[in-house]
Amino acid sequence: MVRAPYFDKNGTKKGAWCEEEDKKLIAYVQNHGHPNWRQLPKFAGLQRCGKSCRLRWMNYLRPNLKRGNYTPKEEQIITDLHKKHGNKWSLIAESLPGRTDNEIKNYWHSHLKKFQNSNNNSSCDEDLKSNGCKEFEMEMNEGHSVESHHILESSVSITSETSYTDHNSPCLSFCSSHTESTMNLCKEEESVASWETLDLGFSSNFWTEPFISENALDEDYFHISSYGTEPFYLW
DNA sequence: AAATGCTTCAACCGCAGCTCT
DNA sequence: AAGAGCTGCGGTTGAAGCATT
Repeated sequence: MVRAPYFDKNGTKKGAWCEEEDKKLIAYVQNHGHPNWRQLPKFAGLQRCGKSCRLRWMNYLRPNLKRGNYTPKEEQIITDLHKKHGNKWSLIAESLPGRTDNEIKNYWHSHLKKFQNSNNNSSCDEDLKSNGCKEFEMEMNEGHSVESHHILESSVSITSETSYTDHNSPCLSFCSSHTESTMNLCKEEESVASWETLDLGFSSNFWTEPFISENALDEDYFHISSYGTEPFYLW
């Protein structure tokens, strides 16, 4: 479901990432972080542009990303925050730890958007039911409309002060304790607990240091789980 | 079984905004 | 203050997989 790999006129690779590229990117970010995406591919031995590397890392490779199945509560949050903020996907993503703006955007367009403008549409009801939204079923049994779907007993009500972010998550606690020395790895993944176990080992000459070989990839920190069907790295 | 249409999602592009000099 | 460089965001696209005919 991805674009076929190809090289543009500048010799930059585009399209789907292969396992080898992922390994290189992970190894490099593990060892050096990513203070400069633009320079990163050069030092990491990738024929990609910095943007592509950043996107790949942020949306697919960084630790503690959740994938697949959105819970009814997550759907609720997305729906509510979208009502409140519109297409501010990054803002919405802040309230859903482990979800990326891109993923939320995709999910919105493929799953939730269709419910926005359809009020008591019966096919909509069926979709929600079939998606296993128990709260929805309960509510419908009580004679509520789809429009009221977002006001669930189990859901968190949205106010301007409300954040869905789990402030007790290891993610954030690590973030707050993380020091400058990690060179602002990034806003989110730096906060992931698994990073705590890593000695990132930044050196002062890090950006002048040439690409570290693939062998630098430390298999102890992650392994690839069935690449292709479940292209996820377990840290 | 084959053809066609639809859905999903990874990845691309352009632009806005921020930082640095 | 202005310009360059970089990052991050949001819209869009392309193609695999799935469903339907």
